Amino acid sequence: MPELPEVEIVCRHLSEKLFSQKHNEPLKLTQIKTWRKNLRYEIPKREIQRLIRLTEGNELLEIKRRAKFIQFEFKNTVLISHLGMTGRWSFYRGDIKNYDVQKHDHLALCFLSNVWLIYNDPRRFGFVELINKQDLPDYFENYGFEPLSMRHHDEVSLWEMISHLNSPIKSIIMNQKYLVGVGNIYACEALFKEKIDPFKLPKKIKKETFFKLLSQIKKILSDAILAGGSSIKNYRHVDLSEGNFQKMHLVYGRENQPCRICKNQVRRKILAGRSTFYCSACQD
DNA sequence: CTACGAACCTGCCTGC
DNA sequence: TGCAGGCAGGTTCGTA
Repeated sequence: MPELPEVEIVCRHLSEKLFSQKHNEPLKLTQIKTWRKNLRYEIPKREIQRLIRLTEGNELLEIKRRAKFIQFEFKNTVLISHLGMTGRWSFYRGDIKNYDVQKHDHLALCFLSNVWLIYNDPRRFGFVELINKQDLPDYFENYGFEPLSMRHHDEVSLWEMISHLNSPIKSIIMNQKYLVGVGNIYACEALFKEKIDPFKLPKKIKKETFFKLLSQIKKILSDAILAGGSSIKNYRHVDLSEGNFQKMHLVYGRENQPCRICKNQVRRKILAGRSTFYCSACQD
């Protein structure tokens, strides 16, 4: 479900809601409620309870995104949340006893005395983990560049890393160890806009073309953030409203419909196990 | 290395 | 109406 723009929006909304209004007390994690033991992995309930019991160190300081992960930062600890395909966080204010539990609600975290963050995830591909802040670099050691903060020298190093690889360009830009945050939708869209065949190998791609593709990826991700992300099925904002970027998709989900540029039919082929939408006339 | 398929889950849509 | 099959914003594992 959520690629970089969707995760970024969730982080921003969570931050706005939790930090924008002035509280009279520090924003402390005070309770955890679980309706199910595990998501993709077991929910670290005891570790979270240990965090809650701290008199210091259980104050939420910041919410950040890295790759497709949400990081809830405490003094020495980071609660990591990955949304998988269908995960979502939403708010509930009040006594949890009065909360109308929804199907696939798995976990709730309480800040202060009545601000609850509810995690809902039908397919349970998402997960939460608790790690020491000092282990954060190790946790992300196999993750690549953040597209939105890449500088020119990063782009040059990325090209050096990937130009010799014998994998289709789409697999490469979706591979989190090289470039993070790009998933199936935005990979399809960016390759279409740059008129690059998703199956093309790097050795057939000019360096300048690759740099243009990176610029296009940055532009699409930024535009998608501005449009509130892509709501295909499950993705919702923290207030459960929908994004709008799906209306701007040029190829994704448009199999057999006319290409918006040349009117040929948009095709769908499987690449690395994922549906890949493209126009064989425009992209080569 | 790389490629591929399968696995992890649930729900929804299509076609017979 | 029912049921089988295919498909879905992701990641990880095993096998070739």
